[in-house]
Amino acid sequence: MPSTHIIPTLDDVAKAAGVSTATVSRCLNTSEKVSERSRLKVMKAVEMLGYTPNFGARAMAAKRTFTIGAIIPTMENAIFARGLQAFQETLYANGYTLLVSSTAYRPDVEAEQIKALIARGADGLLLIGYERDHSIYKYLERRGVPTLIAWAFAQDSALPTIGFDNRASMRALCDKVLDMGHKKIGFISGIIAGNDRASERLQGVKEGMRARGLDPNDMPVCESTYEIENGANAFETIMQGAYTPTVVMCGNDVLAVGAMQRAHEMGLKVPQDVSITGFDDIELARIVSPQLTTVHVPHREMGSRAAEELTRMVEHVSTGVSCQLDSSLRLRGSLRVLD
Amino acid sequence: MPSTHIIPTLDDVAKAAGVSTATVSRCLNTSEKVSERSRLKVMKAVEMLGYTPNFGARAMAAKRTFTIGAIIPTMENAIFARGLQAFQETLYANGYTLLVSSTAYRPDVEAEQIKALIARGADGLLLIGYERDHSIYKYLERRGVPTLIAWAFAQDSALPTIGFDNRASMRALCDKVLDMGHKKIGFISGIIAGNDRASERLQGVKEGMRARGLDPNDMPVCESTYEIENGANAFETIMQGAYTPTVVMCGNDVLAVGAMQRAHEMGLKVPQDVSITGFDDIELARIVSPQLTTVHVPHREMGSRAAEELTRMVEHVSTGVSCQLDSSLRLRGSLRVLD
DNA sequence: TTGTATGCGTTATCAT
DNA sequence: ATGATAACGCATACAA
Repeated sequence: MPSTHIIPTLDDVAKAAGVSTATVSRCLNTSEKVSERSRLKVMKAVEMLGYTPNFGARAMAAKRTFTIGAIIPTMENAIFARGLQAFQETLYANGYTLLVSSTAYRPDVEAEQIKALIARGADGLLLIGYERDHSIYKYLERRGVPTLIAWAFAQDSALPTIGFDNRASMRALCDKVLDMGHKKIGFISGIIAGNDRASERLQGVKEGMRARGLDPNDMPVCESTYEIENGANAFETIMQGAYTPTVVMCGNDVLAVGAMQRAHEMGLKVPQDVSITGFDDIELARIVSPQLTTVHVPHREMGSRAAEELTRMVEHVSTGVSCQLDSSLRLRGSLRVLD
Repeated sequence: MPSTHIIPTLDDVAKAAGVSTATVSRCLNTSEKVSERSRLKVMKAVEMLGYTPNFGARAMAAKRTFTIGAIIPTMENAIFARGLQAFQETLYANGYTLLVSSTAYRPDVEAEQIKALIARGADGLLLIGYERDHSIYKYLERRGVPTLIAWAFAQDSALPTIGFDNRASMRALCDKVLDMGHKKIGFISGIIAGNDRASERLQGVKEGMRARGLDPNDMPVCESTYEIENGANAFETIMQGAYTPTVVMCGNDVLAVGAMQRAHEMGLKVPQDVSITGFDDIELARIVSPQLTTVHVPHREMGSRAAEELTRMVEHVSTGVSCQLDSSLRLRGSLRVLD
């Protein structure tokens, strides 16, 4: 391999342009403070040498990176991908760059990623959900890194949140299900440990049952990772139990689609033999047949609002204000009225 | 807001532990070169102060970041998400961190992101597809950043590639379609400009037609961004034209699913009235009904192999060797034999 | 408008 | 095994 590569520095550019490094730096950052003549010379040198500023050095000198970090559970779920896309677009429009990493739903990995992004000089952070070890909040606080929590809303959170009320949303869907005459519900939940969204959703259903005098303890609940195949297995487990529900509510659309698939394979017709509901309203929900009854969440809006607010926080124009978004029911073919 | 935050540095840790900065640094990097006693003192101080190394400073001093950058067109397509997940897992196992950014299929944004990642000290880069401006390759070459190209395979590429032959894969599917008696094909393509995968796939179909004495110019081709809704619109456009195909082949599964939806809405039965094929074999392909005939691509394998090879390149044990993976046909209900 | 000089937090070289 | 110190590349306060 080529023994050494010429990586041009500010100094090289300055020499080539016949000016000082300060002028080059000014030219690249606050170009209005530089004469047109110098600017041209510098730009030519930059072009010629293929110069790119060293980010680490810049961050160290300026204590500012115009970088925002986001840490999400997984890229494989469309809801994060979509919200993040909007987040990134809005950030970009405001002059910021987004750095993303994912945790595979592992709290220890998340803690690590938070430190990694902060070490990289992220000016602000976006996290998903509010449930995490207290030491992390302490760390964030001490470093003074503006942090916003999305995909969840909570009045009393230590950090500002932007999102919707997972419990109330699922409760609303549950109320509807009960309105339609269902009395025996089965529930397929995401893994609850460390995931406030999953846990809130389950609570929402239990709440709804209690309100109608039904005992939540009767309800078969199956925890599963958010994968189609696992949703399918969970569905089978539930349907083969002694307690046969007339409706299986799922923690998200991915699980619900898995349930629908398995129902089909088991020879059960949806919604004639069993109703199924989801949560999130991802594209998938309208692609399966029958279409999936679910809770619609404004992912894109959440993403762009989060970007706006986080930008304000980073620029010290806001200390972080929470924002609750509305979710809404999407009643489709997978849920039917019980005769 | 709190006027200032205490961000502990190596120096603070050294003071607190009563050792020199050198010892702290060694302790954090090559801990075997430090006495057990010092190590304990240092670790305690690190813990107490909540110290996180400054990445920029470290990169500048060590000229090494253990960071790999990946630039993909979009996070919203499952094929990238999936392959990248595997890429990231393998990287992580090898002690590297992944930084991801997306371009929304815009070449100018890609160029920018490449520079951004390099400025951030990425030890290596993963890019999608080989079609890009020559100046970018020159820049990469000059900086000496190990770069690997994935999602495409090309013998004569300037950079090592890992992937499959998009043209041959689509050609194989086209051959199959023609074998089944179809003679009138419509094609929904992704946007071809700047996207070698899209263009190769279209070429594959044209090649297949020519081989059977059919004129590719007769084939209606509709370009569309990779979105379900746009695939649907493209399908409608094609079917309403004078030339009514018996099969509509699509540049990827997302477009194909859009086509299937619109077919349904138009009262056309798949595959009785019209056959539809996709490309990629994402989960969606087995969720729609009828299930989608498509080309299966080993995304996860591609991701992890890319990680292995790129790691080798970064560590100078390889100068980059290309690797061709096999794709295979998945014949499912959406394609039927023409009577 | 421009240049000079200093500091940012880390690693690595060289002594000890 | 440990400590002192010189880079690393950039932004900025200050001087001119």
